[in-house]
Amino acid sequence: MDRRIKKTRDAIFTAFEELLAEKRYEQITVSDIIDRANIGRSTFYAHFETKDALFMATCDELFAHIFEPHGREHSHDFSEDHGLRARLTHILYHLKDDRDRYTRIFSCESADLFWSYFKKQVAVIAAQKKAPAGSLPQELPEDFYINFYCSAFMEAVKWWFGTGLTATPEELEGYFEAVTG
Amino acid sequence: MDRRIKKTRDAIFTAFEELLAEKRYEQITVSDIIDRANIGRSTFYAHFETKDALFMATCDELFAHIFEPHGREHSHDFSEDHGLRARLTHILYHLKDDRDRYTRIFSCESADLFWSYFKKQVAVIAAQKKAPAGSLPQELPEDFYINFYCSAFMEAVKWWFGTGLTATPEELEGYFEAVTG
DNA sequence: AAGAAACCGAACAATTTGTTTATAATTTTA
DNA sequence: TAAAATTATAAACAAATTGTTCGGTTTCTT
Repeated sequence: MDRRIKKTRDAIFTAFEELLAEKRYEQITVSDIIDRANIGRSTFYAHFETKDALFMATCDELFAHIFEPHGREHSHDFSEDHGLRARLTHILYHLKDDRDRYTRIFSCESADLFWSYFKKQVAVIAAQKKAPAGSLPQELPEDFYINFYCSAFMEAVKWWFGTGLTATPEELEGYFEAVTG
Repeated sequence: MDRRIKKTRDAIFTAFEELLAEKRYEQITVSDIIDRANIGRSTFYAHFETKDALFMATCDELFAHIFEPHGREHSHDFSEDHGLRARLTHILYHLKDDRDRYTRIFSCESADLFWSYFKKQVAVIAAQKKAPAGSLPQELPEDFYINFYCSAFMEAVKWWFGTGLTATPEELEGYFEAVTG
């Protein structure tokens, strides 16, 4: 890739992410971004159609690796849940490792798009999840339970970021398991 | 109240709600609203500081009655939870009663904004909720549990609307209780 | 070195926002 | 009913922002 392109894109992403840490998404203007990135206005529009497109590209970059199966989780396990749990754990560690970046995105005004993308991915991962037999007082519609399970995970993660990631990934997983059984 | 004021406010609300059914919130401009409502620009700003303020007022109107304590729930009960459960039940019945109207609200393009308002109100109602003693395998941070509880309720309601309110309020409450204990 | 690709920045029209003005219509009150 | 107060109005306005265009410059590739 042409170095000029990478240089410009990096400058835009960096400026944008810095601004996301300072202002709400709607309050950030294209002029803010190009001033911070120190590039020309037309250059910005040569790279991104709109500010929304930049936001989506930022998310795509951010999520590039977090949902990829990783290491041991690949191994086929007799327990269906074990692979799922391992992948969720992997996600938690990944979030912790890239903490600052994720915190910035999680606090931006349009974080809802991020959460909704995130949840969709979690739903794919957890698509096979079944309600633990016998532990619940009644039968539940399957899609009800899966949605509940994914949402509980998402809310746990949201809560985690809300507290500034004070708990460890293991502790958070403990909380999550406590409420989902 | 001065009839002119009510007339103007109604015109603004109606126009805004119509527009919400057509466009995303962000795409709606003040000019759109005043054109549709057939009022002067300065009149709009005499009533609402910003578009955001109008949105909040609209939510307050749309959800005016659903969150009000109602009937029996007022009675002081020895069990703290009983009042809360009764209020949540009341909400479900209210949703079912005004089914068409709420379906419209929750299927518009800016439904997320309404869901988020809804959840905030539920959080206020459930602010005192404590984790059922002994039923969970470990201690949880209190705000973690409250958020989990509210989110589970919200997701149950969303799921309910997703299925076109096929289940009865009692059934839905059964599902909700099955997962929250 | 030459051509291609990317960048620049300045200018531009078009929207949108929120304020201000002076005037007209409506409601309240005395 | 008449005067006073309140509300609505259109039009004009500055300021901010968006997205495009264009001629000229720098940087990369071959």
